[in-house]
Amino acid sequence: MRYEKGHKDSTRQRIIEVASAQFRTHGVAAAGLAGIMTEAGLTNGAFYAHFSSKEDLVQAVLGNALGRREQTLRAAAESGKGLDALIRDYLSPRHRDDPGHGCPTAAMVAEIARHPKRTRDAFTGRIGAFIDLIAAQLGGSSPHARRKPAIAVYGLMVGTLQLARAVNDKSLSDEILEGGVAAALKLASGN
Amino acid sequence: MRYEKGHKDSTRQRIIEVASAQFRTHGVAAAGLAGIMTEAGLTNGAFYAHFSSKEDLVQAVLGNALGRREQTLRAAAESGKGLDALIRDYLSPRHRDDPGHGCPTAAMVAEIARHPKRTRDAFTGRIGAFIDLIAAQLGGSSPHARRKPAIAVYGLMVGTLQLARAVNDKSLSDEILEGGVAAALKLASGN
DNA sequence: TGTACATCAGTGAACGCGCGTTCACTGATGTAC
DNA sequence: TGTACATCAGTGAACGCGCGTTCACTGATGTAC
Repeated sequence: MRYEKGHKDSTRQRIIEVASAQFRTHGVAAAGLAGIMTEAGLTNGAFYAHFSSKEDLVQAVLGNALGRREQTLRAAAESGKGLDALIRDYLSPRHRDDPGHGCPTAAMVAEIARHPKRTRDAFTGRIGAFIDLIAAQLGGSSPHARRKPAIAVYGLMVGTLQLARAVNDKSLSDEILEGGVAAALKLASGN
Repeated sequence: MRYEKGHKDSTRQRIIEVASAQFRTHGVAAAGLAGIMTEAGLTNGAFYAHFSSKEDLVQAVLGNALGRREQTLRAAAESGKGLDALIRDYLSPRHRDDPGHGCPTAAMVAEIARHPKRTRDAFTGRIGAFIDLIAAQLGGSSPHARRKPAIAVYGLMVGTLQLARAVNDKSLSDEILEGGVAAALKLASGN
């Protein structure tokens, strides 16, 4: 073949990663296929050799981005990095100011809610695993009883990060991040 | 005049309300002006007699919807309804299932973060008042010290509502709402 | 070994469509003289 | 009182544009005989 083995897979992966950053930066609707393909070093016609539709790409991006995030979280948990560090990292100015490399949930959750069933399935499947991973790091009660606090910590992080991003006043935005960190640590500590 | 006094104002208001519901239901980008004008009982050309651009409408919608929400919150506070009832109401299946009449922040915050400065200004101005209103209902410390917990309660409500809407599994969605309520009540009670 | 054909990732022009926006026009009413 | 003109909310067709998607084609390599 004129392309080495695995070439098509790596091209597909490159498209997914470019799209992933653009979706998080500009939103799914506002990120056009032509722009994504150009940034991936291809022309727009090649898109359909890799995906059946834009919606198909959205599903691949969700699986990839959330899966990667999950891995990071799992690695952090195993290295004993702790939930506190994760919270501080999530609600940091750095994360707020770089949505393109940040949490896909915070960037895309509202849009996903309006996408077709298949796309929401891709999201739903991953989010359960997320909750379990946070739950495992919470102290206290039984694994099952930890799920709800874990959900709350996640919801709090997602919501405050979005508020901090939307607000047009640096000191208010910083205050939002700080309020979020304090409350998330409180919820995580279980008292 | 061929139209009674105040006619144009009420038409403008009708456009704002139709747009407000459509923006929250479908997102700002996905809600087209032609559809909004048709639902308002007008043709698309009339739009520019009321607004200078779609962005101008977005700003008017934000001011209107957040202002109204603020009034509701203020009225609830004065009638002694309590923050607990507000939290339960916000994180209810009813609110989750009817975004068109629900919280504009939860529906639009991620999109607003990507809009021009003017639009983000319209949002920023209102959000501060919101925080103060929640803060006023929190027990405990000084008004200033209550701001951060108030931010966290708001962020938690916005984030968990969005998660509950995006997830495609009724029992997980209900669990998310319940987790959010429990944590928000905990944060609001201050211990 | 040489020739004909198959494979397939990628090209690039074109498709119809809905978008936000513009604009010449309508028609009912008000005002000027 | 009657006529001419001004006002202005709304109409509806048209504009250019970028979108997702399609498709005939390219050209380098592999396989068949």
